[in-house]
Amino acid sequence: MRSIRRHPNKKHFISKLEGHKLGAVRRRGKYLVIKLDGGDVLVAHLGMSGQFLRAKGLKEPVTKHTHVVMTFTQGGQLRFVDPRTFGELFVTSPDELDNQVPELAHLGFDPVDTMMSWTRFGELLAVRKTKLKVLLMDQKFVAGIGNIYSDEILFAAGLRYDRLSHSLSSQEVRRLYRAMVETLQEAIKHRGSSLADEQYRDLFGAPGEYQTMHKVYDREGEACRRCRSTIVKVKVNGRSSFLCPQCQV
DNA sequence: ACGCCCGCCTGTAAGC
DNA sequence: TGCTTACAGGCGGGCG
Repeated sequence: MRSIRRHPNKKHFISKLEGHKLGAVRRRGKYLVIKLDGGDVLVAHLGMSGQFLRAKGLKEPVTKHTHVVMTFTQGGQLRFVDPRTFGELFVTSPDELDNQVPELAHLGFDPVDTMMSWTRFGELLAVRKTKLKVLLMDQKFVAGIGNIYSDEILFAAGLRYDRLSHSLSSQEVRRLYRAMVETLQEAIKHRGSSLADEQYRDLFGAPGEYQTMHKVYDREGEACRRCRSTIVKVKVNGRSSFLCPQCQV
């Protein structure tokens, strides 16, 4: 039961959850935080392959890799399915979440729900002196951006993954900030990106649609939608990255 | 103190 | 056909 690894055992996790009502759902970076009546919160991270799926009835077959099943008194179930087990669920108090869980406590600003002036953003970029892609994926710098959207953001900004954060002109800083906010908003609007294996699915099992709008990610060898150059794939810190060598400088 | 690589898992697809 | 290898949305630990 790797998905509840922050609890001493299964019974402990269940005892914190059972009998409680799920309340407001919020997102913090890549974490979901669900209020429980009684004051605790249920925290979830989907990792690489995690899915929250709704089951209408108890008779729906429980598929392989279903790690947690929550059955509601009013009917139906919420199931946590995760083949690769990199995801996790745990119950904690809001105070511990803010102070004792470093991954949450140290999250950077969230470009989707926090406005920041681009001059402030430029200051933050200048002090870090690191490659842009690495920085965008650093949850302590900015929360919620991973491998797909860092590539899409950098394309939208017209910047290469290996540009150093302290080398940007003020115009480039503005372009990057804008690209970050707009790319994430568009991706959310189109319900995220499901790759070929469609492991990312929403609560009702439907895949996202933003993958059809990707400009670079998973488009190696295809024509750039802007300039018709060939999209290139490179390795950055062991992760695949995609870019248009013409549009990104 | 940092940047980078590896391992954690399972499933699938490509390569030989 | 079948075995082996590479790779996939993330992220923490440990190495040099």
